[in-house]
Amino acid sequence: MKSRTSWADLAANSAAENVGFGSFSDSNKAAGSASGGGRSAYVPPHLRNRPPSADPPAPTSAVPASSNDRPVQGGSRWAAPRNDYNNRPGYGGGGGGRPGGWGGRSGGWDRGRDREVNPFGNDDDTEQVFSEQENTAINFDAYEDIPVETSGDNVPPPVNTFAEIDLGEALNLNIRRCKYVKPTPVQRYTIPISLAGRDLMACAQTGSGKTAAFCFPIISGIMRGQVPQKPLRGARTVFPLALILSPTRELSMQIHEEAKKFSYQTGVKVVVAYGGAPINQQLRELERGVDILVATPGRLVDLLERARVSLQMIRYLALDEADRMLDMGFEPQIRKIVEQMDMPPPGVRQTMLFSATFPREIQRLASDFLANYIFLAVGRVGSSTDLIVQRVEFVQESDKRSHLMDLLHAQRANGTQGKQALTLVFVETKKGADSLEHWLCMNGFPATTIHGDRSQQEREQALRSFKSGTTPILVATDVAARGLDIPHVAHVVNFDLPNDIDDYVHRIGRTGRAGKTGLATAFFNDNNASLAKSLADLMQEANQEVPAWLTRYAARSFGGRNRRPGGGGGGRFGGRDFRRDSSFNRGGSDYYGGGNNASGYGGGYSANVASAWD
DNA sequence: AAAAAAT
Repeated sequence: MKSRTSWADLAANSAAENVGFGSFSDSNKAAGSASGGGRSAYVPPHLRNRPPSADPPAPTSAVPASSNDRPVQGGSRWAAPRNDYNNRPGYGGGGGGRPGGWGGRSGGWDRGRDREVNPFGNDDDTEQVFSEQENTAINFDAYEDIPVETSGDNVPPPVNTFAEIDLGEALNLNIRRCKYVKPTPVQRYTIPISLAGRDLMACAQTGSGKTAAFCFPIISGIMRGQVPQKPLRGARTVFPLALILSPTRELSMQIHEEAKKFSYQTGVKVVVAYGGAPINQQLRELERGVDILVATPGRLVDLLERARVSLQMIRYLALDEADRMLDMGFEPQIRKIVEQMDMPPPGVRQTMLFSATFPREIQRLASDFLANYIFLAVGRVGSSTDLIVQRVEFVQESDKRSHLMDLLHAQRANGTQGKQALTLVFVETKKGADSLEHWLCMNGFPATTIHGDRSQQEREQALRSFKSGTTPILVATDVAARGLDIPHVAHVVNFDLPNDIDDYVHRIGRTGRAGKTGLATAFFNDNNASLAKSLADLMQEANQEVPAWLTRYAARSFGGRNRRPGGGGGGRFGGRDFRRDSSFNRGGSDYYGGGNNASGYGGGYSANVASAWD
């Protein structure tokens, strides 16, 4: 491998072909385009495991809008789960005693279903818009030998295929439409754990099917579960059965979109609620019925205080980016929602926490929300390890703009396939974001910006404009650091480095997704001294070239909070159950029954791979 | 010290 890879090389590689690195090289070749040479055995995901027959026609035309009342047609798989569903009290029968929800008003549920938009479009035969395609066509082969660690009491064994699990036909069909041929590691472990009713704390890479990992069992569980009698409340109070919380509005939107795909024609209703958008529309959506509520904390508290939502019937609680949700800024709100409203306690509800990074102190906080939980750590596919080339350059504050300009010029000169590669530039402050965006535009680089001082409309417009390539440069604060799945981000620039190494990991994880290569460039100067040690360590573990000057910085500096205590054993990024650390063990080494590697490792356990999580 | 999240 070349010791130094130019931007031009990387951009070309990223767009045209996936370059294999390290242990993923075979898989990456497989992930390349189906038409590429030297890929004899490759079958595109959507063509693999095709059912021999009875493949349903495109949903747009095939399914009668109100088929839930009709007999199954010609052995179609569509209606089977629907019938199942209808047999349950409260569903489809028009009774159910849920005045605020889908079962309450006669025909209300059917009406909603009539209007259910096909979230897949006409994707079965026609070529997809590239963003959709890239978004969903995960390189499953790259997940083969990912190390997995579990601990906790009686960990259910993982499954190897979706077929092994009875998720229901309607959900299985959506899984196929998503081109998910086989479960990713996080799904292989999470789904049986969740179906067994167990609480879960999971470290898993975003973009590796994490959303699906908690959505599938929730949707399946709601479909098969009994509907309890609706409690008496204000007529307009709704009672979701599942709650999914995330730290940013855009991430909630994204989860909502995904969850809608998975629940298409299952009868399970997904609603999203977040701030900055008109609440009336969200209230109307809620009134039409909600099984799964995806929300940001502030808006949810508002809804709870207005008594428009009750958490009394919650059976499933999922926190995405759970470490962020429990950090100083969010923890009080989360505690209020989870502990001080009417949500059933741990052990009654089922709780699943997902994050890519999971510092031990946050794990400790999080255990308040869990009952006898299983800890799961899944090694990442790419990001932060092999698929992202990380560079650190020493740049004084005053030189940052011209330095960025150099990078962007090089990138433009190497424009790929007529479409400019997307560059995501992270800055520290909202003001700095506006100022840099303006400067870039003045200098001929179409840019936009996303941060918390912009209106929600502006934020969403900025994201759309970036995704579509209209403004191929997005200047962002940390609002965009976590969870967002933006295809074709070829380059992440840390114009200002974050103060926390976990934030760095999440930021660079916006590129190098789904088996693609990516580049991450960081501007480092004296202001970032506290990050030097953890950054150097991270880069070293990821087989990146660490500049000698950074090593010298690292040797000098205190890491502050970026230095994890006991950082020697088992990898740095919380990819380890804190219960296995004796200092956190409350009374006896087997208090939690922890310490088993019940399921073993999926492949060779390599400190390199296991040490970094998205 | 900053960002995010309700109005």
